[in-house]
Amino acid sequence: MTDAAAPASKHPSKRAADDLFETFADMIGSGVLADGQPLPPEREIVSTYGVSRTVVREAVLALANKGLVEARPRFRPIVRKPSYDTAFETIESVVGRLLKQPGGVRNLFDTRIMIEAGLVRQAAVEAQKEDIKALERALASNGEAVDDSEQFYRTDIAFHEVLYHIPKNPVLPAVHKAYTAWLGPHWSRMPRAPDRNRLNHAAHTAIFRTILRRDADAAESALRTHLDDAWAQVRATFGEI
Amino acid sequence: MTDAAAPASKHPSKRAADDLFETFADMIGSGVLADGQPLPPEREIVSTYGVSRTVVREAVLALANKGLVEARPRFRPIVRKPSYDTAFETIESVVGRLLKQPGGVRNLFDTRIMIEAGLVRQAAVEAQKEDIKALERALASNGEAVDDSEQFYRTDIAFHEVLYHIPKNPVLPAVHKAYTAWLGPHWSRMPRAPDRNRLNHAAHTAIFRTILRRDADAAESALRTHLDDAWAQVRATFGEI
DNA sequence: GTAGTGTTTTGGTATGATCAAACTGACAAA
DNA sequence: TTTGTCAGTTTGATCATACCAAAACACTAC
Repeated sequence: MTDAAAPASKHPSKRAADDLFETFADMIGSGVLADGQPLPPEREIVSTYGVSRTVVREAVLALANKGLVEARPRFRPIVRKPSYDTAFETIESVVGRLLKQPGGVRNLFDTRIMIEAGLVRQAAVEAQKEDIKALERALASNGEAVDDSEQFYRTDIAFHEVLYHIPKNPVLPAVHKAYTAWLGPHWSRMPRAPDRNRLNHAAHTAIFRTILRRDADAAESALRTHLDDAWAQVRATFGEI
Repeated sequence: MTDAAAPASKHPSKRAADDLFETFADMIGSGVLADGQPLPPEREIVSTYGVSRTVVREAVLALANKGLVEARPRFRPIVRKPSYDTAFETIESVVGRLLKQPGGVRNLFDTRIMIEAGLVRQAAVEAQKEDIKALERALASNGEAVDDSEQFYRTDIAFHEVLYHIPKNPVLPAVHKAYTAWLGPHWSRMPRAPDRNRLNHAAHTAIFRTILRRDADAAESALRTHLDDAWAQVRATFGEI
């Protein structure tokens, strides 16, 4: 019935390239191949493992596609320790295509609203002193940049990023990075002005205050107001997307 | 100069395989290559695009790694329309490695708690009649399966899945699939018994009732109680992970 | 039409060669 | 010693060819 065989990741599969991929993936995971280190030359791998260059190239390409190595044309592939960051980066091209579909951006943005709503609620409930400090700093930087839209954009992102760090869960900052990388193109080219920046900074301040007050409901409400407004701005710029 | 902002399919990158990849990716995205359709034979692509088989194979492998085609050894690659499902599937191997790190499973599970907490809140606020119906059906199926742990496991997943469908955002069901695929191995082999099933079904019922009452706070609370308990079970089975 | 068989097609792998870009080290200039 | 240049070497990217085995296909036999 279930003809779909489970992904045979351990025992030798039918393709030599897959085995070689596993070999290197394990070496990267176990640290035998350290982060930042280049892979051996293809011809050396050929002689070491007794396979053809075809197989080596396919294995290395697979490593590159999975984000386990960073391959620039003509350069030796550089080992990159796997992380949630790299995991999200590897699906950027596919997600980019999905976002071009009608409603694609809206759908992704809605998940961001949901996530950040949860984050501010959590922040309101259990933010530590240092979290409050970090929010305060990010808010201050954001406030100082209202007249520099470029800088404001960066500090805007940084403020939201603090929220993703509060739960001390390494998955969340990676999610934030993904959002900024994927949704950024729809925001960064949006016309900005000090007036708008001031409004956004005020919204950030409102969120911060609700967290200070430990008022989860108000925090979620303030966050939603802020992001709904941000969406309205994008919508006004790009039209129906 | 006049070619500023030309479509991605035009500018030739340094690697021929990348260009061919883009070509096919665009054809898949635009529907020229329909979902389920096999790719042309490698030798045919060779003659069509005037490149070597090496390039074709690398391009096809890249397509496979990005989830745009499904390639089984010795079979023609089958086109798969890109979706959030496939996007998550392509990072499964990397995520699998990350989960082996200390605390990896816990971190991912925490994000699930956060997501589902948001989902039940949202459900409590804006669930439609048909959503309630769907929850009711899922809950009933779940209840009928308390004596069949295998079936209970499936209906358990199905109940949670309904929550991910309520916001009608296609990203969320894909997230649910990812959670079940990634966290499943840590749950499915856990010893189960009718007693445990009954407790879990009761927890599901409690969640359902809070949604019926439109009580978001209670819904989140019930959901957290349920998932915290689930974690305790896993922890008891696998120890510190 | 169903099962068994033989042929063709096609993916997986190996080998060797070519080209251009990156790398390396020697050497000259500052 | 340090720095910049240049030729020789290494190495990734690509191509062409060949072989094998499995899949797809056509065909025959029951």
